[in-house]
Amino acid sequence: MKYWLFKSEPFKWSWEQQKAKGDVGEEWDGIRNYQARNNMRAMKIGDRGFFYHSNEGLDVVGVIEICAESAPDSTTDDDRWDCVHVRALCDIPNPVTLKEVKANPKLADMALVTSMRLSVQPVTKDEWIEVCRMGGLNGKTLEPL
DNA sequence: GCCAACGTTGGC
DNA sequence: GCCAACGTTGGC
Repeated sequence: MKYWLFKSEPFKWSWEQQKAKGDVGEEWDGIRNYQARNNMRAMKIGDRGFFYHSNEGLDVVGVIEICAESAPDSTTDDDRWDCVHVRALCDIPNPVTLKEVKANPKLADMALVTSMRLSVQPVTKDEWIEVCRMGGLNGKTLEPL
């Protein structure tokens, strides 16, 4: 299982909206960046991701799961762009802010810090465990629920 | 709302 | 294939 982080501006697509979709999940559309797309192409069903609120909030608020592998993005006819589907798994009890991530030496190499503008990014297992710990999940999202 | 960082586009 | 212009992201 691999780990990822998805950024979304809450006024465009919020964690509340994602949760409202339930287990059906939703297409992660609108990505027009090759690196972000390549990350999505590498995802497998069951991979986990953090849901991060950018622009407003600036915090990791939830955990999602990949529920459909990369397929053409329905919002464009341009066949360069495809995307996965994700569904909400659980809230992060204590949302982890960007500030806290930056202040934690263990997370100094996180793409959230080093590749500020990348909207879909990989997370290492160690980073995943650390952010879960900070968020009050104690690693319980590591394995299939 | 500003602007730095950075990705993309297109002329040459 | 270089690079200037332009557009977008996202923290502040």
